[in-house]
Amino acid sequence: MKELPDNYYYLNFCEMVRFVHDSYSHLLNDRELAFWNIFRELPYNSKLLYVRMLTRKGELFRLSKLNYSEIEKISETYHFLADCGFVSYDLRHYSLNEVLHLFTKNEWILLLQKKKCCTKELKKLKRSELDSFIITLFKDHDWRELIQEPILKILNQDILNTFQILYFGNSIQSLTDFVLRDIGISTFESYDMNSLHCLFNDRFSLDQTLKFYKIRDQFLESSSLSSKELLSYLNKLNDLSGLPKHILPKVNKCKYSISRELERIKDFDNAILGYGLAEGISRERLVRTLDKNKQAEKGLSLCEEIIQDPLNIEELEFAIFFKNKLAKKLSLPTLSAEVFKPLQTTINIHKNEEFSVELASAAYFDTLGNCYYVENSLFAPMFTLFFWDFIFCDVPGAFTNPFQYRPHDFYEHDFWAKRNVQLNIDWFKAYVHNNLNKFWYNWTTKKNTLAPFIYWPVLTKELLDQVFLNISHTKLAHIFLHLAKDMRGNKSGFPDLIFFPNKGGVKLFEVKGPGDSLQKNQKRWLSFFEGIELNAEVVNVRWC
DNA sequence: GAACTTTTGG
DNA sequence: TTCACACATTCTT
DNA sequence: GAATGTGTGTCTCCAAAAGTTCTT
Ligand SMILES: [Mn+2]
Ligand SMILES: [Mn+2]
Repeated sequence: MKELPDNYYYLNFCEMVRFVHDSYSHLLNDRELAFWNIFRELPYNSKLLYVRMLTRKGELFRLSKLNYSEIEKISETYHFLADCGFVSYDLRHYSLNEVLHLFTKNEWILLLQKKKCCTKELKKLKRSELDSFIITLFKDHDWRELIQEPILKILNQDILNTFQILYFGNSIQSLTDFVLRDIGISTFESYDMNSLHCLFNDRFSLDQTLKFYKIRDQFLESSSLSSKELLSYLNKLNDLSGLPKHILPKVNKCKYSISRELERIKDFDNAILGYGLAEGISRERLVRTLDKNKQAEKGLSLCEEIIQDPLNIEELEFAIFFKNKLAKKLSLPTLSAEVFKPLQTTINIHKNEEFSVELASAAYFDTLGNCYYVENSLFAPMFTLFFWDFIFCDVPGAFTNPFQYRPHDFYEHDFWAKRNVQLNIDWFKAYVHNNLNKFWYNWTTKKNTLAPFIYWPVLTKELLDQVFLNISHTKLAHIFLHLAKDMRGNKSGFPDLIFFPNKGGVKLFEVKGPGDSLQKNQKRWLSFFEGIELNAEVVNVRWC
């Protein structure tokens, strides 16, 4: 773990804001521009204190809780911040409710002694009960006289939020990502960002995006909403316009979640309405809800529409299956589809609460050879290691900050086309065959670097050696091509175990304990492995 | 004061 | 924010 | 037994400090 300078948080903040200021100055409004221009001129201590406050939870802080060894002359420091509009400290602007959590139970009880409250009685109360007691106590008079120290309110928190969204391109990452990188916990690939690209074209699209995040956060925090409330969320989302391309999927996902909630509370009409607004991503739920709402004909024709132009294999398989189901319901002719039946074996092992079924099975097979519990952490990561240079190459718009574990367009349909990779088996065969050195070079030099699909602890040399020894380049090429064709859809569903028996060869096992059954994506991979003649079967575990 | 959760900071 | 599993309920045969 | 829906565990970095709850 590396040592950080004692003003690390300040340096990180400046690095981020300076980047945003330099590359997005044309998007920033007067308030945001002033924020940075005034901040830069603040005394050093005030800048430190402000950023320290930014990294903490909430917006109110007791001065006594802001003691940092590197920040001196705290009183002077916060007054300067207040004069420049970065904090305020007027108690009259706070409600009792906001201030409650700033003091511990014991502190409140001490303060209330002056109000001749019975200490023993109060100590018996739970925190939440004490809170409501205090609220009622001060219903008619002022609580502020009790407070003897300044309470600071941080201002302009929303600006940091805006800057983070501009810098990272999402609302998940934050200044802590700098720290995690700098102390060596997460290593990011050092890709080029020469073809610099703006995630937002104009102020309007940025504002709409900020609005979207606000609506989504509000929805995610809420619970057991009524039909009316859910609809109002849906309408708010629908009123947004001019959103940048990379935000649209998030909006659709949010519309989907809201509609799913409408479906759960059995407001099928509005759920159907909402699924329709989510542009494609929710056609399966739309069909199911139409069926629940006694609109089987409409569901059936939507199934046909999906079959004509499916979004992915999952959707296609669903449409075929459900079309049949609805046809039966409507007494229409049906097609009997061929069902894939994977090979099955049964093993009896002792139940041990300590280990999962997968680990217990792996231990069982390990006595007959070498067995590893790899699930999705073998083939997809190998794929990433082979194609590393394509994944991290500098395509315009792919990388906009140093904290990405994958390019922005990773899951887009034209991802490989943009990188001049033909999704063609001969090309893949040749590529795998000719790039083993590259694979091992990446495995060695990129170790512990964050990358799509990769979970490093599983990827040991011992395991990979056996994979290359027992699985031909041709078969690997087939697997990689399948992955490349639909990375989102095919990154999961791989069998639990890979087994190298003592007598030689390789087998993939999907472990199923009692009461568990194959999932759709697991079936698809098993059937794919059958197609390329790679041994894969289901292991049913019986406890004994 | 043990056992637990939440917050903090590098 | 993910995937796979466990478990409950309902449908289908 | 299949299909469907819901909830859970394990991850997201980790250790120390602060705060709460409940037991002895
Ligand atoms: Mn599994
Ligand atoms: Mn399994």
